[in-house]
Amino acid sequence: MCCSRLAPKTGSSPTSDRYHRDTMADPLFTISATLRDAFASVTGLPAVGIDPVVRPSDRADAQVNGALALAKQVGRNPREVADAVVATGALAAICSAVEVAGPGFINLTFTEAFLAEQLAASAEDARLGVRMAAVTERAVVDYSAPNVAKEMHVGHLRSTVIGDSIVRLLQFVGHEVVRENHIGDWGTPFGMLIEHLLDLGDSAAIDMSDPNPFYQAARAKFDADDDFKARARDRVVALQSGDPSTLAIWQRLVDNSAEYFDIVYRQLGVLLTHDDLMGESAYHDKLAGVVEQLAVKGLLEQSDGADVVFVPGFTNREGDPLPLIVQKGHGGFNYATSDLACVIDRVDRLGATLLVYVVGSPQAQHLAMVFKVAEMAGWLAPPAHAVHVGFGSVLGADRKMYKTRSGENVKLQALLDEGVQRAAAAVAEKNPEMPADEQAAVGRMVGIGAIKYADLSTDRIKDYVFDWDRMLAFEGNTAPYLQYAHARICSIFRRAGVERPSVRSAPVSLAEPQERSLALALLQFDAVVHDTVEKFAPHRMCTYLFDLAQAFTGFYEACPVLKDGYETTRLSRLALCDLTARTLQQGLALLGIDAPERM
RNA sequence: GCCCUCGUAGCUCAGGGGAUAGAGCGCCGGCCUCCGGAGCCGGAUGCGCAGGUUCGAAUCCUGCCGAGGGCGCCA
Repeated sequence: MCCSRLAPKTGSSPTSDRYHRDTMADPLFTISATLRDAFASVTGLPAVGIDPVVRPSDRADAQVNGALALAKQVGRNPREVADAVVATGALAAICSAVEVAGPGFINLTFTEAFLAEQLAASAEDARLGVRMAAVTERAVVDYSAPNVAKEMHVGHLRSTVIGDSIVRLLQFVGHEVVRENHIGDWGTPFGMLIEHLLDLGDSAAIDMSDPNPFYQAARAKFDADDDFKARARDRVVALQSGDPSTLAIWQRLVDNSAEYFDIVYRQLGVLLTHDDLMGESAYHDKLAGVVEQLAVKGLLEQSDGADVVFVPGFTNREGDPLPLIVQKGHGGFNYATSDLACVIDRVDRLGATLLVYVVGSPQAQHLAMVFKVAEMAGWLAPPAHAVHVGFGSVLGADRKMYKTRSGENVKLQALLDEGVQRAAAAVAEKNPEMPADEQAAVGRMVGIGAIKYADLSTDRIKDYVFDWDRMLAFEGNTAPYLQYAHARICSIFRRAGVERPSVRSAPVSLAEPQERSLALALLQFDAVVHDTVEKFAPHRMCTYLFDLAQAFTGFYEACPVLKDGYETTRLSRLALCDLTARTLQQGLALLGIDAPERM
């Protein structure tokens, strides 16, 4: 289901034609290609299709597990195959130790020179050694999707934050990305919203700090007042038939909401802007065509008065074939029709090869049906393909949907404000000498970062429990911990009075085990970025950054950088510090999180 | 009823078919005149249950148990 066209399994099974080879990369990736050839020559199997299964190891710098499976294939002893691969000498130049262990594992220890060379290449590279994807996708990412005239609440958080990170990751490895914010700006509610706006007068507008009262007032009138209800219904007809004055009022509502969305997006620090809005209204005049084309293609059937497409493999609660309804019994279209029009638009107009839907897991079946129908109709055909990036819910401490005490949706702005406020207090306590304006700026980075990181750092498919104390802690797998690690490294350079770029060509020594561990962690960044993109799994980046920060702590504990008596290792260790800070900063940036230089 | 997802340490979570399942928080016991403790070292407790595939399963398959979600005219 994951997008295998994006990238191979990074680090382990390279298909060399898929990557530009002009930058250095993860050593595990580099040696995979060499080992694949060595296994091919030893076993006589074709190199294509051989996976040497190179993995990080707690017994060495890396371990190669491929001999066990491949020996089985050719009916030989795994240890013998492993020995033969070692005997080819393919790894002699870059390994100080290569030993066969257990049933046929090959344990590798890289030479210090090889690791230092790889590190130097990363240090000199603005991309920190991260390869570009060789197959460039034109990716359309659909995320956030708030509704006009309604507030953004905690229910919009995950789609917006996960989608933003996926956009940044795709862009970083070279894909062309189109952001699509599919806002709810059309449909029957707009009759009452427009009438309510008219009732309020010419200068009326939605309160951008709290749109809900507007919607609720319109709703209340609609429910209580038959005259208003009739006006609202007439207004829907006028809107759908394109009445200019009605459209003008509708446009005011949309523009007003767009301003509100922009405020929230700026507060949240995501890339979405007004230009990314692509609401349901944009597809309004294409919906009849969608149904017509389905009819022409012979896919359309009648069921209980509605026009539907029966989708193979889907059944309802009676075990009967499950239809996707594209035109309701009384003629209206629904979201399935709109979603199909979207697919056509994204493939035809935008030239999308990859359609990413960052939408909650409950819609998995709906999207699977839409994708299937789009394929059946020929609208979604290779190379174009669609991926549902689903996610679980945000839960409260009671493990139920996160709500206020009175059971209402938590407003996104209020949530962000509270995070910033709590973080600012923590920063003020930790660094009381910092000027107030800087405390405020850092508080924003830390508070917003903490909220985003809490959302991104666990497997997106699972629900997670929203917990201020845990996400804002300076210990554990949190944004503040990583930001603090970054700030501390920056502080080393301030103290040393050294410009960071000046250490980027320094030779690196890896004599201490903690230096080696840190070096190995730094060199994994390339593989982790690709793994994260391939799986649409930001939590993998989070796990890596936390591991990296831990590796740095071990290094920092054991390896004095600026202390007297360590002058000869100073430059080398500063180089490790710099590369660590840059990797933390870049990794956090790919998650949409800022890394302050002091906090 | 059918379908989907999830079930790993007391808690929150990692774990790409490979060797002895990891981390953080919490707990217990030590250590450091520490470049801003993001401290350091040691210890205890675990893959929901039962089968199967495999040389090898937390990982793949089947069944069961438990939690959440979905299942024709809301989006």
